[in-house]
Amino acid sequence: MFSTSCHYALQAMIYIALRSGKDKNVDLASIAEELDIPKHFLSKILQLLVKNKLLLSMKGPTGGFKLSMPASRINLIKVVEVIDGLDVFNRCGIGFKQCDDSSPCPIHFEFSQVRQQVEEIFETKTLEQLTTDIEDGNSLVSLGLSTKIKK
Amino acid sequence: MFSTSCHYALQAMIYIALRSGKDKNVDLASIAEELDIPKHFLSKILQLLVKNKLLLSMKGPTGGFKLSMPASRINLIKVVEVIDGLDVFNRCGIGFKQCDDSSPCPIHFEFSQVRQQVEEIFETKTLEQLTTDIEDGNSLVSLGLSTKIKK
DNA sequence: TAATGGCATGAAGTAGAAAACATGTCTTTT
DNA sequence: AAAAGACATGTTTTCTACTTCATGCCATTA
Repeated sequence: MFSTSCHYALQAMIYIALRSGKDKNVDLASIAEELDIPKHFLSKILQLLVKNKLLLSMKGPTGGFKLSMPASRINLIKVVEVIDGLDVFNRCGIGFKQCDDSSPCPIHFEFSQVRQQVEEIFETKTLEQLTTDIEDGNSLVSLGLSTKIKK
Repeated sequence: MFSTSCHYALQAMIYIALRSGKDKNVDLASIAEELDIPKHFLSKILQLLVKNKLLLSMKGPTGGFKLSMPASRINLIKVVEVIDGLDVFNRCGIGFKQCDDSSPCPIHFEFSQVRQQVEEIFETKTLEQLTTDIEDGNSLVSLGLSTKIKK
């Protein structure tokens, strides 16, 4: 559904939301290593996110990346918008270029309803919700990202 | 969501369902031209569909392609299965490889519910339903594929 | 102020999907 | 049986997303 660049961006944003703070940056190497993403490639993606004001970057020792605003104000769709653009949510399921509401393909209405649900999910979910979920040990337990110790 | 090969396959199957009959084949050149698909590329895709028993092909003059079974028995998912494989319906929305029911990503359950709906659509819709829809002038009118003349 | 650790940027390389090409083989028709 | 029309097959080329490499630039810290 999304490009790998977009997947990397989403994963990195989640990671940064988990690990950075007001006065704490996360450095590229750590993100790349823990998420198993090619470092230099990730670098370009993060630069895009910086340019589009979702991230802040600092150079020098103690430098790195952090969110540009509270995690509660960043929803997933903002990330997708920067990397893949919003019309991923608007493509015909069968690949007809001319397919839209006024000239629908045979599955257009069923399919666009589902697409709308995906958009809704990405619109609704904020980084804050995701990190809470992870910190509580409800998600991504296998990655060991939770900061809480589960008994 | 699907590869272009898969889109081409779906479009071609619909076209063949519309234009072929028990004793009537449709030739590659016509399909490629009307659907605006590179001919030689389409050729390989159709060969895959032949190998996987969704199409029959005949050589020689009057040769071409036709469905291997009634349009009512071919649903869209069979086409997707041959070209892209079924695990397109099973991928994590954020791209985490280890994401599944037992080790979910933070949007796993919402997302897989939606994926299931897509699968449902492709499972339910048969080529017969689609062609009926098109012949009645309810879909793809712009392609001019309908055989009926609308007043 | 020099050394170090980090991001920024542009160019170059790779792999796989997509497309084009050339040739072979089969089947109908005359 | 020969010609022509169609699919079949294998090779090559192109394109693009993805990845890597090399270098420049900036900020902290000793």
